Amino acid sequence: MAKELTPRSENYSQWYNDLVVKADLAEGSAVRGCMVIKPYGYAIWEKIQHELDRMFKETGHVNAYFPLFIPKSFLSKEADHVEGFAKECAVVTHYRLKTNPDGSGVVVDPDAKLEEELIVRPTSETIIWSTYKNWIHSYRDLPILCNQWANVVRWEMRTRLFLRTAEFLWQEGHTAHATREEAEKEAKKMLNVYADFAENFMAIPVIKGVKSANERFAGALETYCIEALMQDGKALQAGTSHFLGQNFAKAFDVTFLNKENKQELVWATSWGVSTRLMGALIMSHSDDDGLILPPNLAPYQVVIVPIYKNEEQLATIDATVAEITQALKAQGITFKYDNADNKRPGFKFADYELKGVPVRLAIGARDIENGTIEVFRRDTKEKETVSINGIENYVKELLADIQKNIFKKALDYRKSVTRNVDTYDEFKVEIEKGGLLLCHWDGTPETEEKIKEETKATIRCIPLEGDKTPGFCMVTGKPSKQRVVFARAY
RNA sequence: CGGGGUUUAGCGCAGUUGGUAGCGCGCUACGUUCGGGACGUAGAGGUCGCAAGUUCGAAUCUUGUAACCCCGACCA
Repeated sequence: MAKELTPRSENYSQWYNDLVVKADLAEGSAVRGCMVIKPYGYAIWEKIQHELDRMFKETGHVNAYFPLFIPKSFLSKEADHVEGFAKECAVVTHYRLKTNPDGSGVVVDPDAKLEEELIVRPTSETIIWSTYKNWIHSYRDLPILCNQWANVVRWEMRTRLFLRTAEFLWQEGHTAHATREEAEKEAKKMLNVYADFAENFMAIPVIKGVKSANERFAGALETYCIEALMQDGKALQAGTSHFLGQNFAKAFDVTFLNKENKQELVWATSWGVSTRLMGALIMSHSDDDGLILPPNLAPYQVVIVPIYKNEEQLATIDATVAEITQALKAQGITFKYDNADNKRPGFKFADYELKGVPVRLAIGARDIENGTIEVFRRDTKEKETVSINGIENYVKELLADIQKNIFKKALDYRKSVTRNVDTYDEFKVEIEKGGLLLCHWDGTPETEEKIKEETKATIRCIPLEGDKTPGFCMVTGKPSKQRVVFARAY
């Protein structure tokens, strides 16, 4: 019983921290605020990358890579953008170390000061738009639809594994368009890609929406987002897509000649998701026994555990398992056969539950005799014994069912904690209970700010879909076009 | 950057009135086990965060300092 987690009911954030570490996803590092993503955690991230990358390619995007370092002067070109990121930038000032005169270790060589200091990218709009300036001359050069997979650094005060780290991995798409309409369409298109991915691969229901001015990306005209709800009733922004207008084109003087031979400023978007998705994944589905992974993202969908008393029995089981794994493979099912003899079956059961493997097959001498195998599904913890014959089809259907079931469970939970609230008094009571509150708001930053100060709740988004009935702001009584989503957030 | 806490073996912790360090887990070897987190036996493993000071003697007392964690303000 060495690996028990703190129960969620006792301390949700402790449960999260325990789980990340004990399921071997990630751990802290020697560098404050930075994490080591361990092989099992990274395998999940790789699956996320793989699927998203495929979706980006399908929507016409290509990958490229831009530098980690950004000249300090670039960052200051777009006023809102600087404002948003200046407070959390790591800065490179020197390019050389030398042996400490007193002989102890190394020190920064004061003679190696950089002419212009370099910022470690907190995001890449500036370096990319300074580059696009050279790529774009004519409407024939547009659109540019680039994505990059990269790391970025934002010097955060308080960090948590995956949810907020000083360095994190992400993808950032940066596109350039000839018209406003096309850029807006692109931003919305990518929002839909993210929503599709979240729901169909991560099994996390999300609300598509628009950010209020307060929550908007620094430098954007409009920020679209997908908002997810965690099990503890707090919301988490899972992805964003920005319509940047011509702000960066202005800042970096990126123009093109249109068909009428006139100079025009280029229209831009950017969009990204990060390793924060790992946090969303963990907090959406898992339970007190460990991780629950959607089959579509599990590093291996099935684990097979042999139960044997001696070498002879193991040899027989190995032979049967070889047939089973071949059949699984033919169905495109990923698996791990754990016949390591230094752990007992009970330990393996608990360990793979902790790691969230969707399906476990256990097979022993008794099963061999009966032509059966024990099937365990992680999401409901149901166990049954079925015939080995046709097991690959059984497992395939089971995996599909698990994928569907955990999405439904998350959706049902969200529905159960989403409600309309019409008065501010009621709001103050309800927000303490967590969940999503749909309320009327007068659309002003002042009102949002007041609510945030008094209740710690923010507008997560103005939903794009759903009820659009107008009403009156719960705080000021002024007219409101539609209900917006309030919640406390990560 | 405020408020609180921690720092002793890989991890989690104990260490009394100051006397030179221990427990659990893990680890190594061998054996018995193996259908829900096995057990026995024998081992390995520590500049007690760092630096001064008090003392015959400091994990323990004093001062300074650093790192980390939690709670707030800021953020994906």
